[in-house]
Amino acid sequence: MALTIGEMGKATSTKIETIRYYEKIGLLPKPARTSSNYRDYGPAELGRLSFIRRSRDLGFSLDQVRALLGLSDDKSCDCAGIDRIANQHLLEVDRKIADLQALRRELKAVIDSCDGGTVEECRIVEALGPVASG
Amino acid sequence: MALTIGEMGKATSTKIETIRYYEKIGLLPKPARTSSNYRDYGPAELGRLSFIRRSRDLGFSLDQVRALLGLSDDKSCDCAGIDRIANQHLLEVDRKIADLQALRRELKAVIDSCDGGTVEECRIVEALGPVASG
DNA sequence: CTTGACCCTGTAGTTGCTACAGCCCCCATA
DNA sequence: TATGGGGGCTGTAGCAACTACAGGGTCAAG
Repeated sequence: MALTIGEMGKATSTKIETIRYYEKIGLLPKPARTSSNYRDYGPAELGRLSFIRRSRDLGFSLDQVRALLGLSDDKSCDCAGIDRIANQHLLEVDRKIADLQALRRELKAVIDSCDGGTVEECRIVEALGPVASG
Repeated sequence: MALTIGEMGKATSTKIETIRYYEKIGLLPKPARTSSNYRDYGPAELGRLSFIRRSRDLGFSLDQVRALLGLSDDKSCDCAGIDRIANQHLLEVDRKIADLQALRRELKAVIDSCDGGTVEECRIVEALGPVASG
């Protein structure tokens, strides 16, 4: 059961260039090649790529993915390390949400302050540029 | 009242390199120079930089900032264009928050499924890599 | 035998900065 | 006058995580 890079891409909704990029940075191993130098993947590589993509979809950075892959390779270790990375990432996500919500409130206030009219009177512009010419 | 680039940076909490970068990409005009070729800023530039930084803090992209600056230069135009950009950005922020909240839910479910034990049995690993060696 | 879809390598672009390297300049102090 | 520290200058390279070419080779169908 061999897969071309295009089939790997379709199976995981990944662009070909991205797969080659993962190979280049060492997230995916260098695969076997056909006689015409095409990449030749097996199910293990497909699994690994699925893992990477799913992790990326959940917002893990490539460095975190690398760590997860390293930890998940060692089946007999306990999974505290994996848990730690995942929970740390959850905290980051929470922080990001909170930051965006704060930003949203501020942005909304700026927008709501504007009643229309000319740019001269626009409160948005005023709110953005605190220092007038003077 | 002339300012050096360092004073501009302090006044707006902006690194010197960032100010030069804004100049390079045309967000800030090329300033006057002193006899020893130092950048020589006035209050108008300080205002413009403040505007840029405040907009960036509110999450506008540099392209959006560029558009806002263009619109706000024309004081007699009505401010509908500015309103449009700001509201469009608000929508983007809302979308980002919703995306992150969905991601958070999924991540939490993955984490909660894990009871500890070895990596072999770890549900997080299982949830991340749907395709086993088959 | 040609057409079109696929694959190859390598490089440059994206966004918004940040970090040098290697230089110049200015002011104060010894 | 030397010299030391803190600015400033240009230009280039790096970060994340891809994406988009350019300029080729390969393969299956008609």
